[in-house]
Amino acid sequence: MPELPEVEITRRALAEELTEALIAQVVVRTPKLRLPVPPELPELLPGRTILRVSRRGKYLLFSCDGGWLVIHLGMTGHLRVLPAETPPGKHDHLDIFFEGGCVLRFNDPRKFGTVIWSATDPLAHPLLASIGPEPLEDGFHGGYLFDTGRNRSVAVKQFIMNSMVVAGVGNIYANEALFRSGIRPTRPARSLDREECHRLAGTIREVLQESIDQGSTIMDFRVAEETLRYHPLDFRVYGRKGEPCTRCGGMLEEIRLGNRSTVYCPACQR
DNA sequence: AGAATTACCTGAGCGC
DNA sequence: TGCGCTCAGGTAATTC
Repeated sequence: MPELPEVEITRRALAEELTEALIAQVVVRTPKLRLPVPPELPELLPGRTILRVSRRGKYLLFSCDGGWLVIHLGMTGHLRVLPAETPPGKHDHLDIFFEGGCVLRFNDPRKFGTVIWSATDPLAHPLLASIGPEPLEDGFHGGYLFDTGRNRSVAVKQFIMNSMVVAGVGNIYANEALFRSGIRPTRPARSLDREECHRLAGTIREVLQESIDQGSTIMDFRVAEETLRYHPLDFRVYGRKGEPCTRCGGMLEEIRLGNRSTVYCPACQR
């Protein structure tokens, strides 16, 4: 479940480890992920240097001289920098070896991850071009949510999980942000007034930033990543169906919205 | 255009 | 112990 905070923690670690690294060799072990891995990667990448590691939503962008490697971790993807001699294991789909003896290894049991090569600006790539504003940047605010939500009958939870509305808000953080906002997940997006949109934009930023901050305090990247993955900041609703609400003590309920687990407090969220 | 549905995939957890 | 079932969920593609 790499959510945005986990991807951001990964980005920071990889930026430290790989900036200026010269690619020596690429091994594609699994050519067919959910979308096909570009078969020409082993010819394209060697000889290029990683100049910058950035992020757009949950996509990681590895800026190389002359192109961009773009990786999405899907549900279960990991990226690890390991000694080059580390033998590959199960679900290790892609290796990028560097001069100097390390390898960037992509592992993804469910194969929901995506690997893209873009010779031109990746933000214009079809898979990234229509992604909405970054939730932690200035373009995302209550006024934007309000304007975008006009005429939208879809449930507000599905609305904020739509990557064209805002980038990288997954199921967990959608649940948490709506709880903190006191807004019921089933409300049609267009039923929210300006004040509610302002509150919601604020709690989305807040839950994402808190999680990133928590991960950042852990110096060891692997521990940070696993903490976010398995022992994330104590969620107040996600995974707590039937437990007492931390605010009013009432029982949390679970419903399904767009086939996603949705937990909320019927008393506090209206 | 917006909304709803399907497809992709494997490990975990469950009942039997 | 192991079989078969369901669930988990990001997002692209497809359908309505």
